[in-house]
Amino acid sequence: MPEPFTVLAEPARRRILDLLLERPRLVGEISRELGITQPGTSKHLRVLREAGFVHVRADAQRRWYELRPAPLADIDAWLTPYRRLWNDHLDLLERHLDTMDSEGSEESG
Amino acid sequence: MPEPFTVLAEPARRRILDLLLERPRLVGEISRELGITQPGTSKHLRVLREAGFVHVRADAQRRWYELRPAPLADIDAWLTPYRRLWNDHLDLLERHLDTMDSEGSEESG
DNA sequence: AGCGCATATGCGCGCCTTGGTATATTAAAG
DNA sequence: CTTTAATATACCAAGGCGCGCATATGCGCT
Repeated sequence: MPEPFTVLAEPARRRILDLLLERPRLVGEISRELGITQPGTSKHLRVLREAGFVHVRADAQRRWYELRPAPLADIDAWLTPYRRLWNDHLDLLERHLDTMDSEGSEESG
Repeated sequence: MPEPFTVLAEPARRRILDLLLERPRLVGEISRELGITQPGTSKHLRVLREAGFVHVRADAQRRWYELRPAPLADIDAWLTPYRRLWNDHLDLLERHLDTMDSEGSEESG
């Protein structure tokens, strides 16, 4: 089970997610949109599925692939502690840190 | 110039970012923390630097590596259209979308 | 039952990346 | 100027990944 970031490292897979953001799609449709072979598409979809990015719904021999939020939400969560870097790069924080310099606040997790 | 996601696909590089989130660090320190060789560390740092994740400040023969927000903010931005998938998976939203206006009010440049 | 469509899987190749070791570079110190 | 510390680069071997091609599977249609 590859990690979310590894999965997203592939441009083709990100493009698939983009397509699925609009609506669920069939393999053939995705394949045509991306301009890659059907087996190639299936393999990318497999990776996405095994990592929980997409979910398949069977309809006869068709496979409807649809987006799944969990792994993306994971990445969103991973970003959380970093977000302050660009959300608030206020000097306020700097002086705040200075004030609590000698304070022992254990906050980790 | 590799893409952000490719850079983050490496666990070691994510660990480096975690370390740099606390404070700027020297190569040797990072190397010791990660338990990998110094050249290996330098190579990861190079990738991170070329992708804009980190910035180097020279101090004699020392190199202080510090975090840079841009690429992470890019990823954050990339996530934006997907965020509705888990922020509001309410049916409410569907009808609400038309009149929706709820956004935090902050200035960022 | 046989055919054709939609999709998945297996195999082999080539590339890119990683990790390690050895070495180059720059700066401080004696 | 030589030595030592800190870091970067070169080189090499190994592994993982994506790609294309061939093939297997499942299902509907006639």
